[in-house]
Amino acid sequence: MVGTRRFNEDEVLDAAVNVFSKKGFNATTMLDLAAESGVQRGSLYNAYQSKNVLFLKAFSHYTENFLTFIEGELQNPDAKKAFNQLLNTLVERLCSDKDVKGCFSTRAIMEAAQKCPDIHLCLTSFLDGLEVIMKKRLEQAIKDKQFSGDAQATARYLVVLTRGIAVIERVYNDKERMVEAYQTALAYMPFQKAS
Amino acid sequence: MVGTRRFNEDEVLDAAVNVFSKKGFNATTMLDLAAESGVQRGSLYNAYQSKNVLFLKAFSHYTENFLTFIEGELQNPDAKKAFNQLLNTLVERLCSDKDVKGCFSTRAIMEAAQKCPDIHLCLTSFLDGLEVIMKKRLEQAIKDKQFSGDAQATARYLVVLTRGIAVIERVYNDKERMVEAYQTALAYMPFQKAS
DNA sequence: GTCAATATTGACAAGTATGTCAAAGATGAC
DNA sequence: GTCATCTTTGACATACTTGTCAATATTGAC
Repeated sequence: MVGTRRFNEDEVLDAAVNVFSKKGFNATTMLDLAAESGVQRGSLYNAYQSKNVLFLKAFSHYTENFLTFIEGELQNPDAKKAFNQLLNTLVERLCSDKDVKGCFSTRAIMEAAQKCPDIHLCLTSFLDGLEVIMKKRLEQAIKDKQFSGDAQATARYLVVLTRGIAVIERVYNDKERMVEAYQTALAYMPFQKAS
Repeated sequence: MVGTRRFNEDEVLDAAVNVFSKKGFNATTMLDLAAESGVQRGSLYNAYQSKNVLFLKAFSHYTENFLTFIEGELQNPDAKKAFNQLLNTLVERLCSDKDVKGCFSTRAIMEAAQKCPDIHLCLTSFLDGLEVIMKKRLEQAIKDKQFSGDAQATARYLVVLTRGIAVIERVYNDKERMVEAYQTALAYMPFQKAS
């Protein structure tokens, strides 16, 4: 290929994920994205056609390894500990930045899902993926006699819970409150001690 | 008072709540608000100074009777049924409009909370109020030996849950899914039959 | 009915964001 | 080294949004 792209796409997409997480979809402008990535606005328009497309790429970039990462977090043979670990990590990620950030996917859901069918599809697939992974872990827990609820319904419920936590972060930005929320949820779930 | 305002403020605020719910905070322009309310943009600027102020008024208008309404929904002497009723009503409200709407407060949280201290305060107070009402009902349930959890922690957890449901509405717009979520949550909570 | 006070209206200015494009620059294949 | 091909760059046009303001209209008090 001649006339090779000069910017590093990974860096641009990382920057995009950052800006979108911090400012939300609507408030983020191509200028912001150019500034954060160090790539001129014109180049971004050349490489991606619009903010929507750039967002889609950024989203793919963001979720690329995310679901396998989630799966990894659920490896603990004790089911309750596994979910505790997962939720803890999610909260940590949400609070890791010193300048308040926010959840990339949840912000996108609230602002961009309705705007573009492609984005909507992306977000649905992501939540579906999250649900499937948690469902599988719950099914395993049922087999291991560590859980006595409905795997499907509970997985969906947990997806809802994670979204709720992301919203709470926006208002209170209080890690303790988020931890309390998921721990209360886990305490109520019908887990049994590993036999 | 001379030179009386000619538009009906309630109608304007109702319209504002509608637009903000549908389009979200950032995507809503003063022009949208003028169009939906039938009041000229200039008049809106005269009456309110900015979108932020108009939003604050709209938010007060929205929440004015909301918390007492919530309290009313929790009147059922059977605690579990009371919360079931409340959550069901919230879901119904979320899905009541034929053109997809969205949760006014949750959208505001995601988009406007960080933007303006006044708005942030509004939203915190609202969630705090929600929490207090649910906490009180749970304390009553504990007295009635209908609930055996921690009232404070559970109330906070339920606030998180309602936010999560509002997010899910944006993606799936599926009432069944939202009902399933809160029913799973309620099923896991340590309610006891009324004695 | 007059008048002071306020609301309404449309026009204006300024700022911001988008998207396009031609010119210039860089690159790999040959 | 040449060249076709793609990228980069900055400028440009367009559109949108905000906020202001002077002119006009309306109102209630007197």
